[in-house]
Amino acid sequence: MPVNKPAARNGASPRKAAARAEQAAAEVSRDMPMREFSRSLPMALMRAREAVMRHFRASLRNHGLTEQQWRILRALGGVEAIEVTELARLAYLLGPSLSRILRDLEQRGLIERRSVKTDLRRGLVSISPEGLRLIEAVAPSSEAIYAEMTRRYGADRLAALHEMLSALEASLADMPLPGNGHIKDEDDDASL
Amino acid sequence: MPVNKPAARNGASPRKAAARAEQAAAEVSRDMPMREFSRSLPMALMRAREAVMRHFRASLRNHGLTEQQWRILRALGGVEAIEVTELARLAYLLGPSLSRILRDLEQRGLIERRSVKTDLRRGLVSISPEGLRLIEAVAPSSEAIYAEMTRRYGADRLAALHEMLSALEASLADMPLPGNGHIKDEDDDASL
DNA sequence: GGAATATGATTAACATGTTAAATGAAATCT
DNA sequence: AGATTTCATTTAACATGTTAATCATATTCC
Repeated sequence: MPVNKPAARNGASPRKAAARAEQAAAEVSRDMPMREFSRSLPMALMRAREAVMRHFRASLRNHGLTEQQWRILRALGGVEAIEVTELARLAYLLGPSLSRILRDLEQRGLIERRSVKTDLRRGLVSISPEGLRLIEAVAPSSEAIYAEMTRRYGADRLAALHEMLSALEASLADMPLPGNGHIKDEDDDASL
Repeated sequence: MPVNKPAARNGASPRKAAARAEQAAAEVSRDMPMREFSRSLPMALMRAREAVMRHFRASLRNHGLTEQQWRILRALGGVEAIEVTELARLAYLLGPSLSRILRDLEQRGLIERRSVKTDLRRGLVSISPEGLRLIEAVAPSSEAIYAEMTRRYGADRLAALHEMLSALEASLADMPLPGNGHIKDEDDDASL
């Protein structure tokens, strides 16, 4: 499969008409303006995650669950009841996604909802008996997959990976975000 | 495999107004049917990836690009032209997503398309001069972010992480997927 | 050569990610 | 108290992930 060839292509350009002339200002473009694509950290993390999730998806699908729905049920399985915001943090979901999924899970009878008496804004979510049974049905195969992965990769190596991922998170936690440099013609704030 | 029934309905439920903290604190109380939630490998990978991507998103957004669009442009920046299927593999996108994004990028004039003469089914994609200019505009800040991340996490540690992620992928590459066994849902548990 | 089949790409349909805005309720200020 | 502000959650709108179906072209088999 030769297609991926990030090497510089030399001057023998195949007669591209007016198009190629315009990149004359900065001709180094095609010669690796950035790091090699395969060394992108987000890519590496994504590929690793997909390599893992792939094995769980089939199992979850057989039980009518998506990955996110499973994350929610699993998180609910560990608590008596939990507020929506806390659940979003635990299951690592954004509010809007969580709202939609909770609506669906409630209609399916897998969770139950009420609201905090002292603050009607806050919603409390808990898992239903049906939801618990579903967890019990899914957990064994999920655990088996995990065990096989650990066996293949090595428990020590897996622990080390977890540590390095946590450390990465920690390293970037207080790194300043690119200060929202607005685009042009966006009158910033004449009145505030 | 007994897991957890709806037990221990926390008998001493106070109804005081200031009991907000106690409700939120009732998190890790049930006995878990599975591994601790925070030790989930997919979660750890997702969190790490998000910690990284967070910093790039703002920069890309300022240039009107999403993460996936940027992946495509970057991949195209390294080749003369590429078939759609190969591009999907490089940018790690599924066909349908790629189709939609290519349609959009073409309308924006950032890419160009034609088809293979000897096989009209195959589409060839290449970056346009405008696309190249956009890459040049985005690359510096992207590289700066990368450099700062490397400085914080450590270049050696980063290389080690890349290696471990690749090894994980390799370890799971030939692991058999859960062979689409049963889809039944009312036959294994009679407890309803 | 033409029907059957395979392949590359797209479209369809639905679930989620993502940001912005809206809604409803509590806290705060005057 | 009434207006304003803050907060928790949801809705809206659009982009993408994901699987299935479709479409057009290629290949194979008869």
